[in-house]
Amino acid sequence: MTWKRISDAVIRRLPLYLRVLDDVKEKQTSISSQELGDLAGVRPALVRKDLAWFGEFGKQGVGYDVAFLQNELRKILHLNEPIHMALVGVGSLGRALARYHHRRFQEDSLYTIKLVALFDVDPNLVGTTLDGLPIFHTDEMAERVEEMKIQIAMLTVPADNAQETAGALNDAGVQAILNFAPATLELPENVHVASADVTLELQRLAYYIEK
Amino acid sequence: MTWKRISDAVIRRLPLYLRVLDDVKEKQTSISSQELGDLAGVRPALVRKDLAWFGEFGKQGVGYDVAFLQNELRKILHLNEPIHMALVGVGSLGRALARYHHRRFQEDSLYTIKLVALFDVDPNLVGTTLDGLPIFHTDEMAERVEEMKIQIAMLTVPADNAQETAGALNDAGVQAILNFAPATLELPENVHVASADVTLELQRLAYYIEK
DNA sequence: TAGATTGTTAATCGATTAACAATC
DNA sequence: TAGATTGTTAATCGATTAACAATC
Repeated sequence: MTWKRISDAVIRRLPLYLRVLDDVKEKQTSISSQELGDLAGVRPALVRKDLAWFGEFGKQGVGYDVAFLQNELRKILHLNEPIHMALVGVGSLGRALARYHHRRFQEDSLYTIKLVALFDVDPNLVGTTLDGLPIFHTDEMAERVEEMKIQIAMLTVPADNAQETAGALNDAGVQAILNFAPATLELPENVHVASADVTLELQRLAYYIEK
Repeated sequence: MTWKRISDAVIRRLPLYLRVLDDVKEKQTSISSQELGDLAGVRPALVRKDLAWFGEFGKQGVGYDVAFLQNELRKILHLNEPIHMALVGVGSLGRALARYHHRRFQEDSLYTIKLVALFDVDPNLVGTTLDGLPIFHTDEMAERVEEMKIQIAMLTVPADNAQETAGALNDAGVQAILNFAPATLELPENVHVASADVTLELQRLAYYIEK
């Protein structure tokens, strides 16, 4: 077979499968593509095809071993080792997300995405901490990203500053950005950008409203 | 032509086009599918095809009138009239989102999605207000949704309560839910659910991280 | 008129589904 | 062994792209 890049549609479903496995792991040791699919909202054939991109994880007549598959998926998604994350823009949304992730990381031993630094431009915030996390000035991004081995960032700055800040994150060497600002980011292909744009989602949902 | 439901892939791009139009409307009165596409990150042929589902909005040799197309898109997405929204779960994320939407609605006259009520179960919160928005008990949802004509809701409760609360929202007659809780919701087909699940997005981005 | 750009058709591409031989 | 379920192939479905006649 000639090698093809695995599509984003496939990758998007893996965290969903991971969540299902986590939900069922207390009460069963194995799971069929049928059941996994039901719980994830995906057809069983597609579950098998998705997993088959990465290896042969199941046993005919039995299904998939829950703990084993969970571990394999975690490896595939690089969630078997710590990932260092920054958050840029310590406004009310930024603070809420920082709290959430900080707590999640502490409480869930399988949650390996570790928020290690916050950035802002407000001199009243820079130098202080939030939940024990240091707040640095955005100007220090390049040094801190390298020093703290930050690989991924959540961007929660105002829309007007989003492009500029995203550029700085890219320059600093961050590999992936989850953008909460209502703005489309123009960045080179080597950074992966995901949008968490609430306005876009709400406007889309509005289409389905009747009367 | 026999009628087909317009696909969600198309609907998702409309708010993106709307944003581009808003960005350019100060400096130009018309825009080509080429330019609109460039700014939205979509191929020009697809822009034309998307718009053609709803009518003939352009002029050959000229392009689309910015103000006219903006207005048409707003009508298509039901954003030409107020939409009443509730937020359920007044934790730190809920508060941050409430603030954001409240302010956005006040400052941007074209932003018609109006947050009108908050819900929670905490007796210390129920009966108080946040930014002038009343906080009701979740038990009152059915009455309030009807009385205040609430059509859409943001769900920011803990994962464990998400399914139950979503069910209550559905029973109350809410037509669309934007779910922030890390949980897959099982709801009848008549409610539209969108996921704003940060964990899922981060886990997906982790796949693309190298080393 | 000449140039630009639409709306639409047909071609292509990619993702999902159905079916089934292999095998636990 | 009989039943269940995988991994995989081929068929189907749907979305995107390319091309172009129509026309501003």
